[in-house]
Amino acid sequence: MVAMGRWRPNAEQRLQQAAFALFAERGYADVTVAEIADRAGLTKRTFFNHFADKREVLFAGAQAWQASIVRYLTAADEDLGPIDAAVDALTRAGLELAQYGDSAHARRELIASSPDLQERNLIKMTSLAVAIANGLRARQVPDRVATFAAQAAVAIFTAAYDDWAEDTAADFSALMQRSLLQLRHATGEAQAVGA
Amino acid sequence: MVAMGRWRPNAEQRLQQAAFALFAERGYADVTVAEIADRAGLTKRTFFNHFADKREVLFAGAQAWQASIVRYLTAADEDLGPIDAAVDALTRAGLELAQYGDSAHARRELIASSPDLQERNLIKMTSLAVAIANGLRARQVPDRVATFAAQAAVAIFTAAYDDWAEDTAADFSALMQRSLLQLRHATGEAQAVGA
DNA sequence: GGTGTGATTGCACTGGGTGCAATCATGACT
DNA sequence: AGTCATGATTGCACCCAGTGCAATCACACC
Repeated sequence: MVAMGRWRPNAEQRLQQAAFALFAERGYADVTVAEIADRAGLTKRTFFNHFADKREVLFAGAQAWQASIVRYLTAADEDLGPIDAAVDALTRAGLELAQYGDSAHARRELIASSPDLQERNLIKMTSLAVAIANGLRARQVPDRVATFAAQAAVAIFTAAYDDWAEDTAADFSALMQRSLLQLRHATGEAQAVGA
Repeated sequence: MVAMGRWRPNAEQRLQQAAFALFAERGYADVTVAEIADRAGLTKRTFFNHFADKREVLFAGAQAWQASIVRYLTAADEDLGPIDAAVDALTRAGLELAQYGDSAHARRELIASSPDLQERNLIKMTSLAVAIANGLRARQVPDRVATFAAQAAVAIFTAAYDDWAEDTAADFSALMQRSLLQLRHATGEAQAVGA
């Protein structure tokens, strides 16, 4: 009674694969939920039993991924400043992600191609930032500082991930560190005045 | 031939007001576009001639607001570092916004009440960050630095605006400066190590 | 074989959003 | 005044996302 699937198992996974394939063929907007369900041997109604809406099928792993990041964060070195801890956690998560190279790349382009998906992606990133901020608060970081550090870290991750997409061979960890430096440069005071 | 409205003028504005009123009465989700159009003395079809979708009616001013910020940015003191320039522009824009106090507050709560609106709001903020980044590049700021400074400035603005919502009497300009300091604190290196 | 459970389905329905052709007020032009 | 071009508005038919509800069905367990 593993609680899943009736005829063929893995209904959810089949729906994801069908959706992914169809989106790749004809683009997100031109594929209907009914078609996705069809290809997976299921019905439209069943699709919505598994996913809250059409967009969500592309963000199925997000929940687990976010949890994994929070775990990395709690495990991070106690001495690290808030942003370094967050960047550390996101670096590990990014390395995990780099394994799935190909599908990650396709997913990336899909999201870029649809405003709907961009919106959904943004809210996922925001949710991630909130989770990281909570993790930082658990490390005694003051409220607002935690919020900013988390948002900054997510911005760094996004930028580094962009870089990595353009050169899959690059060392993701190095890209993260470079982004961190660039961000510090961006938020620093004007050079004329001392700190 | 001012190009607008047929019977009564200001169709767009009337739609906005109708929408705003209905949303305030019964919440965003429980109001249909047809109802909004009805109250404005127009039809559903006409609503969609003016707004791309239901959410957009709440973000009608966003375009102009963003343009205004970019204008402030180009006018900002040449000596200011990227983030200070961006914060300066957003501070002025925030002060403008503070004039509309009441409706701004209502709009704020509406957005907070609906995931759909939050998504839309996020993409508007992102678009704003992109525009600011472009403005910074026009000031000779390197690409990636411009991106980060713009995102940081928007984050600062959002935080300061949150603060201001809780205490309308506060000086927005001061809240912005405080947020900026908090962000610098958040992105700084661990205290043990020198800069 | 009977039964409970959870996944799947069918069906009807609401509401957002679009394409297209028709209509209509208005300003411009003669 | 009458005609005309223009742009806003409208009606209508349509597609699709998403939901509530009741029925069905495969399966595990007894």
